[in-house]
Amino acid sequence: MQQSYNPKEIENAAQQHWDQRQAFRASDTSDKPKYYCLSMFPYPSGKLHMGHVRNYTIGDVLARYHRMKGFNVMQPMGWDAFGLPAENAAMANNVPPAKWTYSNIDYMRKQLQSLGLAIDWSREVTTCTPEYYRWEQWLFTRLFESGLIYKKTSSVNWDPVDNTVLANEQVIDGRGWRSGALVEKREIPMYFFRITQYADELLSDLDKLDGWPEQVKTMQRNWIGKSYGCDIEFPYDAGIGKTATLKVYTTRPDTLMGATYVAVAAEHPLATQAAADNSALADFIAECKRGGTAEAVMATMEKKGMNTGLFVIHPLNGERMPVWVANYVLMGYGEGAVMAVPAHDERDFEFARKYKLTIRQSIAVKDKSFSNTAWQDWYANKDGVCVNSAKYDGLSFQPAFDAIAGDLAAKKLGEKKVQFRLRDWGISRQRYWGCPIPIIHCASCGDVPVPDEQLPVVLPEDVTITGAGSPLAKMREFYECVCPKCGGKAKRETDTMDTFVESSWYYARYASPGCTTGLVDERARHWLPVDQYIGGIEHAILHLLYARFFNKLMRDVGVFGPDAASVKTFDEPFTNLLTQGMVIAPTFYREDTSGKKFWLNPADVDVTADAKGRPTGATLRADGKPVIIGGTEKMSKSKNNGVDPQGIIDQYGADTARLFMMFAAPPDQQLEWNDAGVEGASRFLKRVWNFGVRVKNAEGSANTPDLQKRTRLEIHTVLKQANADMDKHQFNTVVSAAMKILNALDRLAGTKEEFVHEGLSILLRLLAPITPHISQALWKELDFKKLGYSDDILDAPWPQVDESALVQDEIELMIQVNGKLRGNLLVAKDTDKVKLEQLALAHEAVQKLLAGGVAKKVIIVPGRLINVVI
RNA sequence: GCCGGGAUGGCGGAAUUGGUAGACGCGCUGGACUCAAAAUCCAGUAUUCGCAAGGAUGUGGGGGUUCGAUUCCCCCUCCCGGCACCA
Repeated sequence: MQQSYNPKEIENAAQQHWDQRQAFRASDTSDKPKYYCLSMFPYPSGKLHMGHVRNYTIGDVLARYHRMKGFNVMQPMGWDAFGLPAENAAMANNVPPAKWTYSNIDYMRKQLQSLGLAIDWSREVTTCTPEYYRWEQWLFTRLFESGLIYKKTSSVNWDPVDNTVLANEQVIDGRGWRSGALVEKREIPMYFFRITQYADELLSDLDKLDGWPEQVKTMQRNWIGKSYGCDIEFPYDAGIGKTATLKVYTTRPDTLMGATYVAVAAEHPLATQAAADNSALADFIAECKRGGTAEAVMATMEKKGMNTGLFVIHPLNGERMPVWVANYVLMGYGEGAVMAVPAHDERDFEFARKYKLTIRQSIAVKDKSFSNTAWQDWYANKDGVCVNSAKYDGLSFQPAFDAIAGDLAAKKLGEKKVQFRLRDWGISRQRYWGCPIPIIHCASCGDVPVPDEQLPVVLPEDVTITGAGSPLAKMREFYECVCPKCGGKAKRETDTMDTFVESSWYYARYASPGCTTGLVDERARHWLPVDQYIGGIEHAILHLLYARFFNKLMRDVGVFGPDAASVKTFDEPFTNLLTQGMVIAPTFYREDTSGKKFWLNPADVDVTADAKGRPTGATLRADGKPVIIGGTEKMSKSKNNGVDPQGIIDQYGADTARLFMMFAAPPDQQLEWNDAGVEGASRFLKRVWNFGVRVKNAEGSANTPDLQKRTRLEIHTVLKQANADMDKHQFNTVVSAAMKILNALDRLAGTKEEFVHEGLSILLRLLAPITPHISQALWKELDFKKLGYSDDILDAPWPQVDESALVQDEIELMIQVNGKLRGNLLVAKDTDKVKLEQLALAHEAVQKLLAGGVAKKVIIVPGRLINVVI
C-alpha cells in the first residue's frame, strides 16, 4: 500500500479495473429493479466546463448510490452534436463543422472518462450521425402525413447585408453580429410541429410529475398559459357595401364596455390595407418591422403606435372605434389584434395617455376611486363590478363575462374561447449543420415526404461555410432530385431542423443502442421512462417541454409498441427531475471602434477589489491593460467565461474535482465559480488515505468502552442525517458528514478494533458515489470481508444506521427566558414535564432574571428546550 | 416588460422545516515541528462593549404574526435564469 495519497495512480488503476469488469454495462434483462439515470448530454463545444463537471458528477453520484441500493443502473452518455457554434467555428478557423465537432467529441469523451463516471459507453449516441437522424427524419415523415407537422409563414431575423437569417443570439442591439447591419423581420415559410394540439395534455400531465420541482412545473404551466376568454368581432366597412369583422381575443370581456380603440400588429392585414394609400403609416409599419423577433426586446421597447384612419364598430354599443397599429401587439399571439381598455389595462393606459385616446372607466372597486391621469393597480384582481356599462352595471367579473359573451354570441359577434399562450413549434432553420428536413418539393405534387427506402437524407459533410446565405441552398448536388410520386424533376428542401428536435428523443435512443429497425426496439419498454433526469435549470421550459411533447408523439405514433397509447408509463419521459443550478462566472470584454465586443476568459484576467471584496477593475494579464467587467453569467461559449476543469483534474485528481464540486453548494443552487477551497477537498482525501494507512498498520488498542460508545453514537447519528440528505440530494452536507466521521475516527487512539473497521467501512461507502476511486482503492487495501462485504466496493451495500448505537440516557435541553437563550440543562431522557418545569425554574440564570417574581408561563418543547416567559 | 428563483461571518455554505444561527470546509491569527520553508498537527476566529464574568446587536431593507421567526404573512431593493433561432 502506498504510504501517501497518489490520485493519479489510484485513479488509473480504478478506471482500468472498471473497464476490465465492464462494470457499468447495463443489462437489459436483469431481475433487479431498473434505474435509468440520465444527465442532459453536452453540446461538444470544445472542452468541458465546470457546469458539465457539476452535472455529470451529480448524475454519477445518483447512479452509483442506486447501484449500492440494489438497482440495475443504466447511465448513458452522448453528444448533442448539431448546432450553431460549429458553423461559427467553421468560419473562424476554416474547418468543416463535422470535423470540428467530431474532434471536440473525441477530446471531451476523454475528459469525461478521466472523471471516472459510471457510464455505459456502449450506448453512446451522436446526433449528427445518419444512424441517429435517420429516425428523426422517419418520424418527421409520419407526422407530416398525419398533419402534426404543417407549413406556414413566420417571422425571422433577416440580415440584409449577409442575406442570411440570424438567431436571436446573433442580433445585438438590433444589428447583425457580423455585418453590423440593421436587422429586419422577414416572413418566410417554415414547418411547424402542432404542439398546441397537445397543450391540454402537456398542462394536465404536469400534475402527475410528483418527482419534478414545483418551480419547473409552475414555469411550464405559465408558459403553456391556458386562459379562458372570449373571441370578439368588431364589424367594419370593407368597401363596396361589404362588411367584414376584425377579430380579437380577450380574457376580460367584462371590460368590453370600456374598450375605446383597437390595436393591430404591424403585420396584420388591416394594417397592410390601410398603409396602401398612407405613406406615413407605411413608414411606421416598416419601422415596426425593424429589429429582431425576440420577445424580451419587443416587450421592453417603447410603446409606439399610429392611427390607421380606419374605424370598427363596437359590437354592443355601436360606437365607432379607431384602429391603431401598435408595436406591442404581436402577430404570433392570438389574432394579432387586441381591444384596448385603457382604464383598466396598464399598457393600454400608457398608450392612450401618450396618444390622447379616450379613457373610460368600466370597472369599479369598492373604496378605490378612479383616476384617468395616473395608473392605479387594482384591476387585475377581478374583484370589481361593471360601471358605465349600460345593462351590465353592477355585475361582478363572472356574471358580466357570461352576460357579455352570451349577448355577443346571440349577435354572432363573439364566443367564449379557451386560448393557450403556447405557440406551435417552428423547426425550419436556414442553416447547414443540422438534420435535413426530409421533404421534396415537386411542382405538380407539392411537398412530398421522402419515402422510407430513401432515408436517411444524408447531410453532406464537406462544405465551406461563408456566413452568407444557406450552404445547402447553393449545393445543386444536394437539392436536385426527382419527385418520389411522379418521377418528375423536383427540389429537395434545404432547410434543416431545430437542434431541439434531436435532444427531444435521445433519451429513448439510449435504451436501444444500435437499433436499425426503428427509433427504438423492445428494449425501450424495459428502460423507459427515465427514472432520474439531471440538467441545468435553464432548460426548465423549452427542452423539457419539447421532450415531453415528443414522448407523447412517439407514444401516439406507436414507436413504443402498438399498445403504447394505453400504457401510462409512456405518458411522460422523466419520472424524477433534478434541476441543477447553473455554474456562473464573471464576464470580461473589450470593444473595438465599432462597438463590437470581444469576450475574454476569466482565467486570463486579473481583478482588483476594494476592502469589501467588490471588484473595482480588471486587466488582461497578457498586456496589463484594462478590460470591461460584464455581468456574472452562466458559463457559455458565446461569453467565453467557461472555466476548464482540466487544470484541477491534472493537479489534484478527479476525486478532488468531484468532491469539491459536490461540497461547494447543494445541486439545485446556483454556484458562482471560485476555486478557493479545492485545496481543502484534496486535504480531506489525503487525511482519508492516511487514516486508511494507519488502520492497515495498526496493532492493539487503547480505546475505552466509553469512547467506543461515544464514537459509534457520533458516527451513526451523522450517518442517519447523511442518509436523509442523500435522499433529498443535498450532497454538500453528505460530504460534510463524511468529514465529521473522519474527524470522529481520527480522534481515536488505537485502530485495530472492529468498530474502527465498521466506521471506516461506513466512511468509504458514504464517499463511494462521490469519490469512487479512493474509495475503491482503500476498500481493496483494507479487508472488509470479515465484516461480511465483498472485496469490490462496487458490490457493497449502502451503509445502514444501527439504531441501537443511537440510544442515549441523558439529553441536553436549552433554557430560554422570553425566547432568549440563557443556559442549558442536562437531564435524564425520560424526565417528565412537571420535573422539567421545576428544574428550569430552579436554574440559576432563570432565578436571576425572575428576581423573585413569578413566571407567567413555561413552554416545554420535548427533547429540545424549555422557554420561561416572565 | 412578463414568468421562475435567490440574498445568512472575510468566502462557500449548515440549521432536524417555527425551537441553541453560523455545522462542515476555505481563509486568516497564534502555537508546535523545522536551520528555514512547505507539508502536517494543535488552538482561536459573526460584530460590538468589557481585563474578565457577562451583556448588546445580528440571517438583503422596512413592517407584521408568535412565548419564540433565517423559516410564516405584507411591502421594497438588488442579483441570476428563461422568454420560443445559444444549447
